[in-house]
This record gives sequence, structure tokens and C-alpha cells, in this order.
Amino acid sequence: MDSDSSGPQSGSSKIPIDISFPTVPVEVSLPLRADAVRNRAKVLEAAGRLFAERGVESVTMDDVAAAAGVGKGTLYRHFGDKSGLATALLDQRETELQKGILSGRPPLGPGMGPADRLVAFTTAYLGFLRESLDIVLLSQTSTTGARFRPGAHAFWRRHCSYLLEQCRAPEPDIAADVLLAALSAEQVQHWLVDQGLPFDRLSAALVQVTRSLTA
Amino acid sequence: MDSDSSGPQSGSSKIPIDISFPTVPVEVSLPLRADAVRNRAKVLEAAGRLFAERGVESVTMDDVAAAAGVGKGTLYRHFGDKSGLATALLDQRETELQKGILSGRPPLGPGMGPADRLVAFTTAYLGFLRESLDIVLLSQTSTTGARFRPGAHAFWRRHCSYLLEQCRAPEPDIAADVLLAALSAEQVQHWLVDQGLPFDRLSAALVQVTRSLTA
DNA sequence: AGTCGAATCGGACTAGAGTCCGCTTCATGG
DNA sequence: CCATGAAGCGGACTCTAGTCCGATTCGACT
Repeated sequence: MDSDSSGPQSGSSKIPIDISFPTVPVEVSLPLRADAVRNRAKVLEAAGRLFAERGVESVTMDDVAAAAGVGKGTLYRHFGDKSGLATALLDQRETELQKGILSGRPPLGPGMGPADRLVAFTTAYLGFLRESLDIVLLSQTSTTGARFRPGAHAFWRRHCSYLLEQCRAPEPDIAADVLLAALSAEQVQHWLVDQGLPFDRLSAALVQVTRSLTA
Repeated sequence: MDSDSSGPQSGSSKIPIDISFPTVPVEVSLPLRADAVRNRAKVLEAAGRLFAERGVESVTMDDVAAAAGVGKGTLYRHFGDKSGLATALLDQRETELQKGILSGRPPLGPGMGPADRLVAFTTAYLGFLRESLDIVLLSQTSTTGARFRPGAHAFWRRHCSYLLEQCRAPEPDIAADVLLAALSAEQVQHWLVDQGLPFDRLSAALVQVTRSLTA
């Protein structure tokens, strides 16, 4: 019975137990075994180093496993798939941004109108993307639908939806998804890298779009 | 050891000869050899049948090659990759929609205000997606960045951008990309299939979003 | 400390996408 | 009709993501 395994997406309506993936919100859930903790750390360290050294694209899962000194099974046990590994690596920076949203200073944090907060979110998230585009791209595209994986995505979606609702936008959930689709790594990479659009111009344009959604 | 590593997408500077890809706009470019024409047709026929019979996901390129009675090399010569095969299969329906835009009756075709035409486009494109979601998904997601492949995408983008410009929207190119990102197969599949959103509700919401972009 | 069940490990294995290159078939002009 | 060279063919091959399961290690409980 491999009812664990938390099958990589594709679950049409399963939503299994899914403990053991400390992606973003979870802080500590299970008392992991000592060797498991050690191996997890080794893998993250190795993956971060390899990605930085040789570029995300050209690092294979075998490379990561070898560099970390663990087997592939271990790698997949801990992170599910390549996208999960990338997600875990992003954890820290994402958490930082999330903190800014939940308890930071306005306009990103609470204490200002929803429209301005949403604009601040767009700007801040774009900045986050600029720093980590490669890894976010990996985390969102390794598998079809990876972008919608629960975890960080659910957080952004909830936040945007909440602000849009405050703005009395109709269908705030859908509008939130539209905004996040525009902020997907693949789309932003296309704008910044493939088309060579200057960052500031893109940022300004997306702020405009964000404003139009809150109108 | 090989330091080339030329990232697959982001086509750095390879761009081989690459004639012979009649994706969408090309009508007739080279006088293809008789056997080539025959094989191309055989592959399209087989692929269409297999996809319909067994679902897009579970058909491999080997299956297609075998069913068509050609080698894998031939398959790849004609279509480049799996996504290219899907794109070729979509050709006919896409062309129909394009015709409707270029010379059909209003509001989709010319003869009405740009805002209404854009709304009509959103509706029509969503309808097109509903019919062919699986294959569009394949054509857009088999490779990172496949969605932006020249061909049909360029047409939709140009059209939207043109209409947005007519509406005096700032940065019409970027706004067009935002709209098309919301209409990406992955996003629409997430709404319709994963979340079970009713088609009509989604359609209405996206019309709203479209309107807000033209405001 | 010693036992034991279960969690974890690791690397051989599978599957499918995409490449390579020697062989075959076409179609042109002599 | 035949020679010829180039376009096209095909299938063996490589490469990598992801799976499987026997061996190993942990740590709770005597």
C-alpha cells in the first residue's frame, strides 16, 4: 500500500494525507528521524550550490543526489519531484515575502487600502521573481500544473483574492488567478529574457493592469 | 563535462535550418517530396485517432510513429517535438477561428468597436479551448516556453494588442500577454477541471476582466 | 545493552522524449 | 531510361525523470 507517496499532482480529486512536505506554511509536523533531517539538509545544500554553480537547467537529479551523497530514492522521498526540490529551496525567500505581507509595514502589509496593497504585492512579487527566476521557473514548470500546487501558491492566491474582494471586484478568485497567471515565472521570463523588456517598464505596466483589476 | 549546455528553450543561437515546419501561417513553401507529404498525412491521421481513442496523456511518440507506420526520425523531422505535433493537429480549428477574426461578422470580425471585439475574442477563444483543451494543453506545455512559440500565438497576440491599442490602453502588448496568460490552457484547465468551475461562470468573469483591460 | 518493528536509504530499473547517422527513395537532366 | 545527389527515412541510441524494493539504520522499549 503506497498510499503515502503523495503522488505528484495528477491526483484528480484525491488530496491524500500529504503530511511530510514542509513546503511553506508548515513549521514542524513530524519528529523526523535524525538521519532524515541530516539528509534533507545535505540535499538542499548541494542543490543550492549546484544550481548556483552550473545553472538550474543543466543540473540533473542524479547530479544532486551524487553531490549530496545520497541515493535518488532519498531525494524523491524528501521532495517528491524536481519541482518540489526547487520549491523547498525557495522556501526562505518566500517566507520572507509572506511575512512582509502579513505583518510588514504598509503598503505591502496591513494598514492601507486594498488597491494599494495589491499594487504593492505585484511590485514585491515581481522583485522576488527577478531574484530567483530560474528556480521559480523550475518549481512551476517541471510538471504540468505544478504552478497550482498547494503551498505558496495558495497563499498568494488567497491574499490577492482577499484584497480584490475588499475592492468589491466581482469574482475575486478568478481575478486573483488572472493576476498570478501574469506573474507566472514562464510569462515573466518571456517578457524579461526572451523579449528583453526592461524590468521597470514591465513593472509599471503590471501595476497598471493590477489597478485596472481593482477598479 | 560538456560545457555547451545550450539551454533547450530560450533558443540561444542554434536555430538550425528549420525550413519545413508548416505550423500555421505558412501555406506552401517548399515543394515537399511526394513521400514526405504522404508520411505527414499518415502521422496526422494516426495521431488524431490515437489521441481521440486513448487520451492525449497516454499516447507516446513511439505509439504515434508505430501507428503511422513511420520511424521516429520522420515524426521529429516533420513536427520538431510533441508540442509541434499537437500544434499541427490544431491547425484546422485555429485557422477557422482566425478566419472569423479577420473576415467574419461582428463582433468577432471587423466592423465593431475594439472593446467589443476583444470581448468577443475572449469568448470565442474560450470556446475553442473547451473543444480542444487536451491538445492545446499538450501544445503549450510539452516544453517550457512552448506557449510563446511563433505561429498561432503570435496571431492572437497581435490581434489583442491591436485592439487594445485602439482602445488607447497603455502598453497594449503587455496587456495582450496578460489576457492570453489568463487564457492559457494550463490556467483554463485548472479552472474548469481541477476546480470544477462552470464554464459559463468562467466565461462571464473573463469577459469582465477583458473589459477592465480596455477601460 | 539487546531486540524488533518500522521508517529510511540507495541504486538498479523502467519509460518515454528527443538525437544521430547510414540507408533508401525521389525527381531531375542527360 | 538511367545516373546522381540531395531530401527524406527509420530505428538504434542517449539522456534524464521518476519508481521499486531489498538492505540498512533508527530509536522505543524492555
